[in-house]
Amino acid sequence: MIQLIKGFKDILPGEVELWQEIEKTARALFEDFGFKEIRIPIMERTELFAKSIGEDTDIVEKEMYTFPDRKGELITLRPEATASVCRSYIQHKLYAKDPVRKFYTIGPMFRRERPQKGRYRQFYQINAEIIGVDSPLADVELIFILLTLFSRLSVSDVAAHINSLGCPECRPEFKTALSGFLTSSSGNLCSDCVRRKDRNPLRVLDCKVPACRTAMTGAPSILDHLCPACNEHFEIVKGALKAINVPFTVDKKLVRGLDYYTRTTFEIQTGELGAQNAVAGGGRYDGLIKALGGPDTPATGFAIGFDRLAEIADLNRTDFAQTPDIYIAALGEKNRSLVFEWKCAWGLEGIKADMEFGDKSLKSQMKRAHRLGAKQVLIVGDNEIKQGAVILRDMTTKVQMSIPIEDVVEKIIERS
RNA sequence: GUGGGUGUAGCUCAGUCGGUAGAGCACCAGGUUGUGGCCCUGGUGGCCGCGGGUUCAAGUCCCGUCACUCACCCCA
Repeated sequence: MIQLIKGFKDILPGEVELWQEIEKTARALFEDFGFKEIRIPIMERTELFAKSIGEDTDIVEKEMYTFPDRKGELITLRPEATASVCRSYIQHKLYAKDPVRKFYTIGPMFRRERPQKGRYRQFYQINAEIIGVDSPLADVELIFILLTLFSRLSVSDVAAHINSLGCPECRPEFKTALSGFLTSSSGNLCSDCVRRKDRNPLRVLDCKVPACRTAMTGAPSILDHLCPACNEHFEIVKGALKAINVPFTVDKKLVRGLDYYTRTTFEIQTGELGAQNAVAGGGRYDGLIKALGGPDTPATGFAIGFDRLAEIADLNRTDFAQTPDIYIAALGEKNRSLVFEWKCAWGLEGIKADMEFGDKSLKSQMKRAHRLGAKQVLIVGDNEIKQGAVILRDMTTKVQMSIPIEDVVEKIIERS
């Protein structure tokens, strides 16, 4: 038997209805807030991700599906969406007509990690980006949209965590201070953090090893090292969140694993996913578009883990299953051909009709009608045809009535 | 890449001391010549993850391997 690839999965009928519901809700919300859909390719040149996400990140170093195409050019299955959206913005000079753009995109991403709960090698993200706005209110709008979406999907166990990472002005100074602190306390750090403290000291901040957490108490806080401009930005974010009644927690240890983030970062965390508690995350990336060769353009955005969201939304799911409006039970080959014509006609009218293609007893057809949840059943046998009529049975009330054949199509359409 | 747990019917799982492979649910059929849910009866469905070893005999014991899963790591 051929099995699917490790870390990949099928989304089967029964689960897919929930995915459709989430997608529908998200699209409606984005459109209400002025976001336009953008569809970007699944593959890009490898250098796009190396430049944007950062050569030294885990994603680029060891998680990307990268391979040479038939002419030897290195291409990569996208591990995230923001890089492509920026590339597209630059390539098509979307800033020319209107420098301010709001985009959303939904689709699969690929990272070759060890699979576990809420983490797959092909996973889906819902992304939103606001490009061309440096106002903190853009960051706030994104967080507001996120929480609104979760609320509309009846996901309750979520909390917003925010932080600021500073900018090229103030972050280097903080890194120096942090490195100094780490050097003095490196004896108590785990082996990973000892390695990280030179290459990417910010990452030590969110290490989960208990020894590291205690060692890091008293570590310098990025929030104490923000330059005046970054500090003002962060203050406005907090103030605006309060003004629109969005509860949040400032988490000075919240760090992002992608190099392009600046200033505001945020994460929506849940207690229902075990170790993978981030159901959405994002932040500002003011330097990225310039770094990719575009004009100096501020931007901010987020990504929602669709699979993770589906998992926690599933806890509160209502029944999305579709049931047929009518099930047609035909007896005999001739009658089956006749009702097949009716079924096709009703399908065009938007009436969900179902029937058996094979030769089945009436009893077994009634059982199937019941299993499918059909609201009514049309019984068409030789006895009925002889009398020029068919039987319509209401499955809830068990009441049956006779309908003249020439009125059937019209009758069903008007009843449904 | 590193650990732990689990692999037996479509699903959830039993399987004793090593002795012919089981249940519930689901599915199909019959009980009712042409009427669903409940009930009764019967039926379909298994390389017991895979490979090797011990043994008269292995689902069971031993070794290896693979898969799934949770966690580390990382992230959405």
